[in-house]
Parts: sequence; structure tokens; C-alpha cells
Amino acid sequence: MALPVPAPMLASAGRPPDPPGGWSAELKWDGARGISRIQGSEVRFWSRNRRESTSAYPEVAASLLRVSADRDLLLDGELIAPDPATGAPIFGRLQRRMHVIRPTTALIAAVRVEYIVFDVLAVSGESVMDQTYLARRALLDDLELAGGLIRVPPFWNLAEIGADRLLAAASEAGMEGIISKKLDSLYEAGRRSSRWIKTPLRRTTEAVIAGWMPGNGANAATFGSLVLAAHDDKGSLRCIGCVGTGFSMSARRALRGALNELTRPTSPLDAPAPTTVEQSARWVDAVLIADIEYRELSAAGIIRHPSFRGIRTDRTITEVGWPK
DNA sequence: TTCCGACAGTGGGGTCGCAAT
DNA sequence: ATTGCGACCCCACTATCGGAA
Repeated sequence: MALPVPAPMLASAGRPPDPPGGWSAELKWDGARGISRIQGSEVRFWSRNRRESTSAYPEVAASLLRVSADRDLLLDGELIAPDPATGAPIFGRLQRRMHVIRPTTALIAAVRVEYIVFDVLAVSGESVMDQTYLARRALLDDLELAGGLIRVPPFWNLAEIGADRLLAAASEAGMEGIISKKLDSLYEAGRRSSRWIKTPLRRTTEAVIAGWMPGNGANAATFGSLVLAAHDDKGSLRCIGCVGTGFSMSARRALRGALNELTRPTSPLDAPAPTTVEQSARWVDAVLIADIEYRELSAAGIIRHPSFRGIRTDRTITEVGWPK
């Protein structure tokens, strides 16, 4: 009988382990998690939430079938869409494929998808999740799956390569960070484990607080998120997104008090914000400056994965330039 | 009839705060 | 004191459906 498809093991966030002895490290791929099962001539994919996604990636399934050579396998990895120019995975590109149930051949040709296999969970129908990561990686290498749209990524001994060096290399290659994995750890299906630690590369910027969005539940009395803005290269104050995380409850209350004093009826921005913001925002005078941490700027100039770090008092709003 | 906007669904993610350990 | 998990948030993209053009 087929093994039930496990939910993937998840990494907790944090700095790379120190001391680094007994840990491996690899690059973090910006894509969508994919558990795959090869059984006879059938290949199927499941997402992080165990929703089947096979039909979205028919060409990847075909490629995986060719390299699997009739072995019964359960694999864990990441589906990515590389930038044709640099090879670095671009999440936005993958999104053009992710939700398309029956992609046309034109779409498949336009947006190449690759499967990065970084773990093996079962061989010949037998679970290997109770083997160590080091042992599973050895098994994975023996399977010789690389080829076509299938890649088996390298991993390093963290103590030998050094976290700082690998992070710098990740940044250089346009990757989203690194993942450290304890070499003797077992596969903890469905759990966010401290034996896998993801260290994303993040940037910081300053942003003008232009308003706030109402909150729900515990945040109904304060705010849901802050509307952020910055000056573009022409000096216009434009919305760069909203931040709704990173505040303690006491910071939320204090900020809401300060925002009440600054209320104004109209937007302080020089250009309209995105529709959803325009519809619900409560505007304030543009005088407060927030420290923001984020992953990257989207194509539309909106910060992705923002979190609030604090209020800056040593700057004036004219100094707040476009995030880099 | 065609086009567009709003909305839901699914993917990715970050934190806080409290209960359980 | 630490850890796990639920409850809040964030952005982007596609699919869908109803109403406007």
C-alpha cells in the first residue's frame, strides 16, 4: 500500500546556529514547496498544505518520471521559476504557473519551472524519514535524479563554509537566504522544527507613516496596519505598502494615540495608493518615520514581507528616499 | 458581446502572546 | 524558561462572476 503523503517539515526562523558543528547549510529557494510521489508511471505533486498540484506542472512531472527509472519514491523539494537571465528563482514568475490548472504549451514554454529536490522521504515504498538528514542526503545522491527540469542542490558543512560566507554568496546569487539543518535530525513531518533553521536575507529602510488601516479581533481598538510611503526619484511621496506585524500590543496602543493627534481628512500622498488602501485608510499628517525591515521590492514598487522595527526620531521626512 | 473591477482562493511570508511543557 | 500554535497581519497572482460599456 502507498505511504500516506506527509505534510512537509518546516523550518523555524533565526540566525544560523553557533557553534556550527554538526550542522549543514544550503541555499533557500524562493518558490513553492513540493512533495512528490513517483509510483510506477504515475507522478504526483502536493503543496505545503497537502493540496494536490500535479496538473499545474505536467512537464515537471514528465521530467521527474524520466529520471526516476521505475523506482517508488517520495521526495521533498521546491518548485521554482528561474530568471532566464540570471538563473535565480523569482517567486513572481512561479505565480504565473502556480494557480493555472491546465497550463497551455505556450505558458509552459514561456515560464520554465524546475524542481529542486533536497530530501528523500521514502524509497521503494519504505519510509526513510527515521534516518538522519545526512543519511537521507546520501540516499538522495545515490538516486542520481538530476537532469532535465530536476535538480539536486548542493549542501555544505556549516562549520567549514561559514554562515557569513554562505549568506554573502546567497545574496550575490540573488537567493532569498540560507537554511541550516542538523545533520543528525530526523524528518519531522508537518512540524516547524528547530532542527531546520531558515535565515532569510532582509533589508531595512525608513518610511513615512501616511495613515493606518482598521484592524480586526484583538487589533480592532488600535489598527491593523500602517500605510507607508517614501519619496520617489522625482520627489513625490508615494505609497510603498502597508506593515501589520512587528508591533507589541503596547506599541500598538501608543502609536494609535499618536496617530489620532495627526488625523487629517485627505491623503498626504502625491499619488493614489492601491485601491484597497484608498478605500479603507485613515490618513494622518506625514510626520512620523518608521524603521522597516523587508525582503524585497515587488515589481510594482511595494515592499514584500515587511515588519515594523520602531519609530525614528532622528530624521526628517524629506530625508526618506525610495527603498533600495 | 466584451471588458473591467471586486472578491475569493492559494501560494509565499513575519510577528506577538498565551498556553502547554 | 522555552516552545508550539493560533491569531493577526503583509504581497502577488489567477479564477470567477456580475455589471458597465
